[in-house]
Amino acid sequence: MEQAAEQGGGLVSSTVGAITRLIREQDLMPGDRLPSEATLARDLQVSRTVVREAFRSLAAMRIIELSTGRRATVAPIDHGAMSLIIEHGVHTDQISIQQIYDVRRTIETRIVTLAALRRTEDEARIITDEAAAMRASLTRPEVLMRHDLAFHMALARASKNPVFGLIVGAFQGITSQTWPIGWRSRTTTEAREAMIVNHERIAAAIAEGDPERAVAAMALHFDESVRALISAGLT
Amino acid sequence: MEQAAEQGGGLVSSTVGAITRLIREQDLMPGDRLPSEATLARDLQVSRTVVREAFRSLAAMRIIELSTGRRATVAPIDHGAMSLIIEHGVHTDQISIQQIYDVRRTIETRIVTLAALRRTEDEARIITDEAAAMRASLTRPEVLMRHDLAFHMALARASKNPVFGLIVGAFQGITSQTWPIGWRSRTTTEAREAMIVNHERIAAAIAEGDPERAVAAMALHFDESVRALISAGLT
DNA sequence: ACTCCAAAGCTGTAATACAGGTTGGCATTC
DNA sequence: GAATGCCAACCTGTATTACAGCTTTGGAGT
Repeated sequence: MEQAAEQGGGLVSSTVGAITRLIREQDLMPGDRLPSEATLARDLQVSRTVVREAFRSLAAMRIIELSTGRRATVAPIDHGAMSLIIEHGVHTDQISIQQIYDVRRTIETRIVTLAALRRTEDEARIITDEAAAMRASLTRPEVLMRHDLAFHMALARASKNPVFGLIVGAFQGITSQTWPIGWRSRTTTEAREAMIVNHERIAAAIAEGDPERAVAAMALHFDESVRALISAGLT
Repeated sequence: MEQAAEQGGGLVSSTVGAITRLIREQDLMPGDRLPSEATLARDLQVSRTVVREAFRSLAAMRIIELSTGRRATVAPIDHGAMSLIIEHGVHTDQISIQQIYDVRRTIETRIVTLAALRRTEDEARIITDEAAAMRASLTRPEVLMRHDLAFHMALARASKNPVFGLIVGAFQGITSQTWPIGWRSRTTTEAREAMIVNHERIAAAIAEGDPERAVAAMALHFDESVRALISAGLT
């Protein structure tokens, strides 16, 4: 499928393909070092300029990591690039916030089912702690938001499927930009309390290993969140 | 020289940030043209080299499109970059094929529900046609696979939520690499027939606007597919 | 108005230069 | 022999110049 991408006709595109192939053929794992720019330029018969631009492309997708003076290394999977792609889609009106929430609901409903069944004791504690930290930071929205995001990432991790983490992470960029809107629309103490309670309920269900209750609590959470966003006049 | 709080200290990273900000602030939409490399280099006080590498980064994520002689343009959302990210995760053993299928099942189960409710007549016809095309190409695996992939993309489109299309598309790169394995493991006529029938059942349920039957058919489809991959010895 | 073409503008690639960070090995010391 | 400190080689980040080839633009001619 990267054949299509590297067919662009440019030297850079085909160099990206060559480097990708090199990673696969040599079975390089995250952390392994790639050849230097000069070496690749010589081996592939292109200028260092071309190799550098190819490296930048791969680094943008977090397939490799670059840092000054050091060789490029193969990167661990990371949702940073996906996050930017989603943000771009939203900012150019190709994706709405509601559509993001529809997908999140689908994904996270499945996540809590798996998390309830597979979470370790440690993970259950982390999830519970994040919910508690949310309650403790009711007066500091930025801190509260950070714990909210961390809560959902912890759930994804407990599902034991890294792809869920990737997708949840991909939405965090845009979510962190819209979260304050939802928060400000919760004007009453009750509304804010309800949001916290939903998270605590989810955490409790995960801790008890009860998938049905976890799903039900997550559904309530999304109902409440979407209601908050709509009442703020979002799409 | 602006030191954006964005990424690591590099000039390229902050230039990427500056260009992204420019797209947002000027509210550029897909197809709109960006300033030339030389203009940006002058405005941002960096060399053309830096601007080019920033452009490459954004192009890798399909946030902008580059082509010779022409100005860079803002790009429509596209799953190409995500596809490469997923492939990288699988090739470096950070993601397993089974995990991909778990996520696909979750996503596509939701997709068929929405598709059954929201599909237009045209979309219903396209979906049915792709299923028919699959049956018609039983002896040509490459063609059959193409229609299989197109079938699932058509379902995603009918869900009327572009994010589902993005995710399904993100999996197509790696799917097209593993599909032949599953196909070869279906050695009997019955097994191959069963696979086609599952697709036809899904198409029929969508055409009739019956979400429950569509979900049930999709579940059968995934049960059968995963069984085929496991019998082929895949993780 | 319309067509066609040449000039101007733009991107793709190469080559060179140098500053500053990193690495590995060597010498020194304990 | 092990730990430490230091230096030279290597590597990446950025700037600059040059030129080929493609695209767009604006004007000349009809």
